[in-house]
Amino acid sequence: MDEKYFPEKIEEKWQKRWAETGAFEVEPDDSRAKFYCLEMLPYPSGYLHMGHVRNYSVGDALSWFKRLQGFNVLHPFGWDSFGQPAEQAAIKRNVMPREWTEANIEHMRGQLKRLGISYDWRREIAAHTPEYYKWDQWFFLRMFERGLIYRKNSPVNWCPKEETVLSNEQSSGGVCWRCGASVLKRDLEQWFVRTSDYAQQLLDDMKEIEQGWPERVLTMQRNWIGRSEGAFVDFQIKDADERVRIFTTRIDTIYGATFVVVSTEHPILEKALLKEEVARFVERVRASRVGAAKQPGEDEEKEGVNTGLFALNPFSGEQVPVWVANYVLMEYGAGAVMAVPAHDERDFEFAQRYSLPIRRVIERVSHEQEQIAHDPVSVDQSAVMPHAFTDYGILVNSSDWSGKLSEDAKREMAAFAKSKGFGESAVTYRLRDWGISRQRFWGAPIPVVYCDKCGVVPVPDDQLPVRLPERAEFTGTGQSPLAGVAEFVNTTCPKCEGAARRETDTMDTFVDSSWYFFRYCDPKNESGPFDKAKVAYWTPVDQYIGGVEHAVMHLLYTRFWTKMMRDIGLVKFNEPVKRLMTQGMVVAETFYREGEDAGSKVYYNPADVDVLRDDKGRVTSATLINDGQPVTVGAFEKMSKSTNNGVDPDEMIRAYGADAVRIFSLFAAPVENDLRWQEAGIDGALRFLRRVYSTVYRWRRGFTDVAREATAIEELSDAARALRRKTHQTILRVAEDLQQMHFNTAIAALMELLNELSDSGIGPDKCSSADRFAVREALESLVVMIAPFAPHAAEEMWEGLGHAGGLIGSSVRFPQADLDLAKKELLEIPVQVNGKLRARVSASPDTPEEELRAAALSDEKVKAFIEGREIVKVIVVPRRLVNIVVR
RNA sequence: GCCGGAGUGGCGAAAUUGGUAUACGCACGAGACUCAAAAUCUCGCGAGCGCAAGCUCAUGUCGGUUCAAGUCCGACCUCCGGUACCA
Repeated sequence: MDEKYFPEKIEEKWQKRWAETGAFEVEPDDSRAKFYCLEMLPYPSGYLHMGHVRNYSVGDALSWFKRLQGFNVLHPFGWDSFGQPAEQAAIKRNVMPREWTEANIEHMRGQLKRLGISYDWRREIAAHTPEYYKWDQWFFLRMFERGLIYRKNSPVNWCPKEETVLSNEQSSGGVCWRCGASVLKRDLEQWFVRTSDYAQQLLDDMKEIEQGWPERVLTMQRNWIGRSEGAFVDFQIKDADERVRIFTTRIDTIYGATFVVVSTEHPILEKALLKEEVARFVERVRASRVGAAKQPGEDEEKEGVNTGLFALNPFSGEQVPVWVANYVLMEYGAGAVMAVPAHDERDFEFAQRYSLPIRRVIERVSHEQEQIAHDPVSVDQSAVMPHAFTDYGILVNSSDWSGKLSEDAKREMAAFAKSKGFGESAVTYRLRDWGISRQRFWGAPIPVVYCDKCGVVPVPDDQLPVRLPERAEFTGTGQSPLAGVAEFVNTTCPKCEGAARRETDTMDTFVDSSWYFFRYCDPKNESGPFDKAKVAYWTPVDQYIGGVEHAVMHLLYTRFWTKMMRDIGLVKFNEPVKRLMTQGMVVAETFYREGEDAGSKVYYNPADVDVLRDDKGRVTSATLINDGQPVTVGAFEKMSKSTNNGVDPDEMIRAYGADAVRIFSLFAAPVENDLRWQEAGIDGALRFLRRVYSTVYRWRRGFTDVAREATAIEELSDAARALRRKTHQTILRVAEDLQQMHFNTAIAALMELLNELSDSGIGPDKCSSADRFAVREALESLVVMIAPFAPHAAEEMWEGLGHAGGLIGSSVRFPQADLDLAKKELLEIPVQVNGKLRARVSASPDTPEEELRAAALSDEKVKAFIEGREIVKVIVVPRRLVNIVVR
């Protein structure tokens, strides 16, 4: 142990040692409890950013803690290495996606190793390797066999100029991101997974994870699945042998249906298309739907035209007009609705616009339903409604159903419809099937062959993987690069051995990330996606950590995938992740000047700016170091290139060491909050580490002759006794905080313990052997407890204290608190008079209530406040406070 | 609009779940060491009044419950995240 703290030296030394000893390499062991700690796998963009650093620091802190508690901890790492950016790089720089991706991985792996995260690197996986995507294909085939995968026509964004498919992102605003051409919709045959089959299970099983997942994530998923209970009702079309089926959640309002609205894609329109106005409208809506034209917040105006058709309300026998409108979606419900303007906001808006009748059929129910003033069966229709009344209530103007409550009417009317054969109650979901086809090169090829004789033929298992070709032409225009590789496309039919073509679409990358953490359990398996026994030992994941931006898609897909795997017999549980932690963004200050063009801004990196403050430390202004001229201080924003406020983790590690970077990223804010990156803050983290280090250094040879067992309390000085108490209190707090992942307060507690030791006045030179014991206990506990946050420094200090063998793989355990020692000997009990703090009295924790009360009442300061007043009540909360109520 | 979450010193944040509001850190101020600076160390640091002891006011706003409210209830304001015509 050197006298000074040299992080780069220490970190290199321990990273090397951990690698040599395989410190973090684990295997299933039935004799030990396991803990599976998982961080979301990153896309290998080329550089690690601070969000990654934070994510892995969090996971590593927990992994270390669990190891020190004796768990067999699986902490693996891998790469989500398929995806668009590699293809963009190929187009721009003429480098093959694989080379680009693997170079990025190489670089980022180096960065990660310098951070010293405790991964079992033998288990590293990458989605783009045939060893991995072979099993994506295998899963595809299993789902295909079970009918869980099907093909259907589905629209994609199409750039007519470049003749290529665009993602929603690439066609935002309805124009191609590269060439600016107007984006078209084009129907393609695509592959879908029947996630909707699992909608109800995805909803129901949430109760298994309610305890461990953030409420907001579950809420978002619930809304995304969007279950609604209602009914289908068939409306007969007048003068035709056809019916229009509508879906409604409010069948109780059916007597208020004054028209029917169908989607622009509804088949019934074939009857009406002869009408020129209808055809024109449909065409116009279709054109406006192209691309991801709609931005959040901008609602399309509700528009429609009368089709000239009439529909018969099966309840009332009434004949109502059929309209076609842009606000009815073909893919939800039945693609048609009955419009009840009096009781639905959208229908109301539409009816107002086109002067369609509004008929009220629900009245508000007062709590004393009997006391409704007017006769509920007939309501004055001339009363103008300012907006729709959408609450439940009591039915009026509804023939025999009038007077019923909405809740009852819904049930009974649906049953009635069913008995008469014109409807039935139904549950629908917003959740749609998962489209997994991508017209891209850099993804897992879909293992299907098209044969003129045999049709769609799945590739047999023994021919997997269907390998991506090494080379292709990347022009960014024309057909997908994969479709241009003849030796890939042209193949033989597995069934008839005749000439056939391969599917050239690849799979959505969410497929890769849906099951990767199962593969970690058995990453090299060549005969299956994994060994069931190994997965049974390690999974489900005990703690998953990642960004909240994956709250819905990834986390829903992976939940679905697990249920699918359960159904094909690979796992025995419903939910893959027991506890989920969603971390906040890493943000930094922005500095800018107005640019040449009006409204444009030129951003400056925080490293190039000097910040000026007033006496109180408030920021007053900032100047650019280069020219000394002022710059505007902007908001804290997510680190990004566009705001030039990014901080390079490598530079930080070089300047402060990985341990300080990690401590800061855990200390500065709770994990769920956004983290404000401030260089001054990381100074503080380094300062703390230096203080711990130098304290350990000073004491390192001071414990050779000290007994390992506890010494008698009486022999301790007051300061040492206080230190022991603080030590045990800290152990309790830190263990609790680590369990809850409250790392910021855990680190604060460690800082307090160090402060207690340095303030105690106990030094290595003049110190009784009893006191020496107390210091050893404090320091050794501190060093072990700091390991989850600053593992390199902890190892070095542990060794410095004379322990061989290191903290990992040895019998070193997280310290155990002695509850008796953690108890305070003397408490300062606050005394309030009428709820206001007036004095404090000292008392031991087990002072009886009566005594506390007496002590409080006889306190001089208290006396001054209660003198001459009547004592109404004295509240004594043992160990807490005394409150005297006077009049 | 709807659904979630949050508002506490100059700043990041604590507060054992109703019991001493502001732990810990950052920033800032004063001092020690130094030729000097850095580093380090010591002290101070919510606001107001006061020589002081101390008093009063402070957890987004207003009201309520309670001996006692940052914490519970009601209404509102602001900010952040998600989402979008789901019938």
